Amino acid sequence: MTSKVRSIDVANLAKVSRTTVSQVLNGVADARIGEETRQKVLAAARMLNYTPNEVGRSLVRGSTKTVALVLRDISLIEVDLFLQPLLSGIMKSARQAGYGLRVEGARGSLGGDPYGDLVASGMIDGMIVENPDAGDQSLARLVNTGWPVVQLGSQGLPFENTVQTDNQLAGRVATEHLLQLGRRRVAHVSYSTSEIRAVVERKAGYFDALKNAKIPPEMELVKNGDFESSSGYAAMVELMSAPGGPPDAVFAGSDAIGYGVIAAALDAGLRVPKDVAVIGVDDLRTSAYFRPSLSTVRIHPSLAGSAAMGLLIELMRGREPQSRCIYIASELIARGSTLEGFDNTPRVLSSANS
Amino acid sequence: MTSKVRSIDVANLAKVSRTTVSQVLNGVADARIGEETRQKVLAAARMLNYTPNEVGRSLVRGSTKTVALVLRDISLIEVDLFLQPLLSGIMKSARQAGYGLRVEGARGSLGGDPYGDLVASGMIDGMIVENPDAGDQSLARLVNTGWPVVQLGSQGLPFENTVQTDNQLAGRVATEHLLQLGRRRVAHVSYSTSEIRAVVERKAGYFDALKNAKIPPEMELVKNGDFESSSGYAAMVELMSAPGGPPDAVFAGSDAIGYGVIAAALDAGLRVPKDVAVIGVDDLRTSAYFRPSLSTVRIHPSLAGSAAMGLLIELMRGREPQSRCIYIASELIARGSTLEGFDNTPRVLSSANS
DNA sequence: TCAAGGTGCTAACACGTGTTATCAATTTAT
DNA sequence: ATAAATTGATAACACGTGTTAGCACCTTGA
Repeated sequence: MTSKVRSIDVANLAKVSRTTVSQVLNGVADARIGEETRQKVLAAARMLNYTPNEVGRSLVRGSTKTVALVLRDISLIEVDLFLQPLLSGIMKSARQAGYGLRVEGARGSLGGDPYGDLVASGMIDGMIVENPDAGDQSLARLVNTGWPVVQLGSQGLPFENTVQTDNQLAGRVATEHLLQLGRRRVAHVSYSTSEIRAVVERKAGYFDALKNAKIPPEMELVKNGDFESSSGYAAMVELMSAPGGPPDAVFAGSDAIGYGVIAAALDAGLRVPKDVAVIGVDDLRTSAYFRPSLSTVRIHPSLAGSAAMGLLIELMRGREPQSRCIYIASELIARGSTLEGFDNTPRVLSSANS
Repeated sequence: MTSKVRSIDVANLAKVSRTTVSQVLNGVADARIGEETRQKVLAAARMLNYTPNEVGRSLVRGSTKTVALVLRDISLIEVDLFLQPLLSGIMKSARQAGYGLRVEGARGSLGGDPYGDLVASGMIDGMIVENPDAGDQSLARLVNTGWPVVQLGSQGLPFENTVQTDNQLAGRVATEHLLQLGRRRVAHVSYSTSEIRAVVERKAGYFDALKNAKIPPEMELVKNGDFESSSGYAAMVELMSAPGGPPDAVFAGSDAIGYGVIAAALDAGLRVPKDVAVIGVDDLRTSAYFRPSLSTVRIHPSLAGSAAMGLLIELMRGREPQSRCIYIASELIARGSTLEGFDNTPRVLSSANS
């Protein structure tokens, strides 16, 4: 119980060789083993409560049955609300396929080649990289080797494997929704200033929509926030005293930004959506319970997670995947922050019991 | 670059033995090695871009420098909003101390002894268990062996190491806050029906407060929800048609529940906090941006995570920790959902730049 | 000159496992 | 009756690393 049980202990108890133990317990197909000794081994293993040491196993097999989720910046774990459903999707698929999960951070590694070192360490069989920095040389080198890597969000490399939503489309759809409501002064607040592709693409979609509607963009109506709602709040405060007057609608780059924008508008006495309509991107679980409930473009991060894991498994098995670039469809969820008189009542009321 | 580099390759290039390579690269203190050969080895290692294989290393060393975060139920990852800040705290402390992190699930393991098997597999040096099921035999056995385990939330075992908040106190403080506002019909909606200790303790604190105020508890005002806001919404709908009339205050067992409760109240035309005051527990990042902003008891899950990791590190090093039971102080955060005329404006406005 | 002690390095073992090549015993085919 | 084939089990190797014991050489002291 307390001391470690090794396969040699099982072998000794069953009075067979360690080889036999290994073959029985792993169910080796072409192993010639008598039924009698097979039962002896199984009995001994059960009696000693034997569980194989995965480290030894990994060493000889050259594979750890473990995958890494590499986060661009672990200090963002707390604030990036997109991560939790993502992790959920990855975990579910990974477990189902018998893979374990490590959480790693890309930045802050000592060496200059964090991705290469992670692979060389032999701890993982594959990795999922969340929102890679565009132009990351370490990652680019690794992707070129063909080693199993799936990126959440493109880096623009020729041989990359990605799972992504069409962020430009999402940005356009969100903005078009505001325009269809008759709004003409539509502002945008992004969720990051850094070079994250999703940020840039959503913004591009915003400009696309304006262009299609033949509305000249005003740079005073475009602000950059960060991962926290507070930045959305601050941006909205600035927008309300914009040169041409306050906007009549805001496309928030994320739901978290949307929360801040709405809060600022309400605090200033504006009515949402009557005076200002607001839409976000994400559809966090909490968004339906804001009042007004937050309109948004749902991007299914949980689904993206399981799709990424599915693709990665194909790659690790050495198969050519059906597609190296999976798009997750997004959908417009119109709620009270854009639709006047929206009925907030949840459609399905899970019954609570006393 | 593409093929694996082993320490023997470094040895060959530097024309020394593998032993020397190991000693140089690990900076063994009492190894007697000439400065000249030391430089040769370092140069060779750098030239080949050598990174030690952690699996081989782990095997011989008997330790993986990896810790597991064991989640009670991985299907709750998506809905339990407490997990993200917790993970953040754990990750930060773990990285700082040079430990990696695996995410595991307690349920759904094939064997009947998931915790024991995880240890026997040799993949981890210690584990943090989140909200263990009370009376889990597998975990109880492991804790008794003295193996490094830190629980987030007590299981009531004699030798357990825990990090927890005083949930009963939190429940009492929250309820007392409502009572001090003059409310007399105070309802409670818990965030789970299962036997999670935190749920039971917060509820006990609620009853404590009522008792101290000499208010007879009404069981019609006590509902059980789950991790999702929808259950809070449903519970509030029921409460509004309670026998003795709707409550004038609700103590929600979690912020997520609080969101649902407030939404239901507003949708029914009630004013918050004038007609119904609502307070939660957690202080999620989004809570300050609800309108009305959610009063709550902040329990610092991020801090709990890093404290748990700190304690675990002490245990793994074989030291006797200063305390085997760390309490994280909670604090009442009164906001607009309980205080009329509360100024919602965030105190620190992080400036957004265009 | 010879023992004693220090310096620089390495052969050999250990960690726990999966797998291949091989051997002995038994059965089948000729 | 003998060769050939099959069955049942294992010795030996491999995976990549850290560490101990020990060897050869050189310096020091008397």
